Amino acid sequence: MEPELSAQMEDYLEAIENLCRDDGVARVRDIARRIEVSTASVVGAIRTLKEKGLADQEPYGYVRLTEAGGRAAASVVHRHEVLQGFLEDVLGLDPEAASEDACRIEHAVSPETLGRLGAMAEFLLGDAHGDLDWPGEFRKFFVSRKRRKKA
Amino acid sequence: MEPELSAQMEDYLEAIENLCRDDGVARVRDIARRIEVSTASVVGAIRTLKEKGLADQEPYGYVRLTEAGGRAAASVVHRHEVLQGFLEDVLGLDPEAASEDACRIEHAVSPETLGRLGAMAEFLLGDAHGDLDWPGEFRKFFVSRKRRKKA
DNA sequence: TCCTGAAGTTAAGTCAACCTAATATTATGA
DNA sequence: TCATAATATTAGGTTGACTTAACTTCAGGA
Repeated sequence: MEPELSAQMEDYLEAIENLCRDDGVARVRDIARRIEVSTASVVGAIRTLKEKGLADQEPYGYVRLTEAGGRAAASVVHRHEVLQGFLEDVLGLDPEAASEDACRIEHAVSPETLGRLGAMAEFLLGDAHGDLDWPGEFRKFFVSRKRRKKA
Repeated sequence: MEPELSAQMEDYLEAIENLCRDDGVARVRDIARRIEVSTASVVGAIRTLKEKGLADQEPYGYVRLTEAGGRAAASVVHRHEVLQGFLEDVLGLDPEAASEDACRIEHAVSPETLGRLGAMAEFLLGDAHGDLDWPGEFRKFFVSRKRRKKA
């Protein structure tokens, strides 16, 4: 059903989805800026997304996702959000770094692992575990561990 | 200093390193089997590793890593081990799945995130946190959460 | 010794993803 | 309205990673 997509195609889908959400529409130019490729590359990518039935575009017009494209994009965005949440809230990375890492890991992580990472965040940040202050405890541990390693 | 390596080149380094460790030597044929590519691909990859000063090989002979190649390989292996440990011992994935995920994520994870994942495993599996039985507690939570979601 | 099969190599081509430069279309403000 | 700037597209080329098929080299047994 859902076709296998390369990391690159997933990036294009994600960019289109996010632009549509933020700006209402997705222009070739803006997609290129987000992904940091040339507009020619975007045009090429859109052609293959069209062939796969994931995107639509009238000549010289805006890019839109099809039903299937929207579903695929939602999957990528979901992976990104779970990962970013985990990296930021559980591991304590700053948002910038968390987003960059999420951008790369989102193409590599399995559904199983993603699900467990999400569950772990829920567990540690919620109140299911008793009275453990996770972010605080871990931060303390992490800092003292660093000191320990340096020695 | 250390040159930027593609995920593929990292895979070749890792395979060579592991074969040397397990079998004492690394043959083209065995590298090909590990990575699941043709021997011709391995020959090509070794040529580029040689050009980068990471591998040595006399014609028709065994493949060995140079000093620099060994360092690069160690970095990959280290990433793999930390990730696999985390996925297996903290998230509770079975070893097979953990290894496969580690193989993909190892090329995407930042040093910062890797360090924190390692610290987290240490924290949760060690005895620094009080009396929380992590694997057990998380497993319970994960199972009941699944049931909750299904409903 | 030599011949034969396994292992390594080379040749030639495919494919995906990118690029630059040139061209086409659209949109805008004077 | 129409020149010009901005945007989209096409043409043509590069690179990395892979393939199959043909070839060399090597090592062991009859």
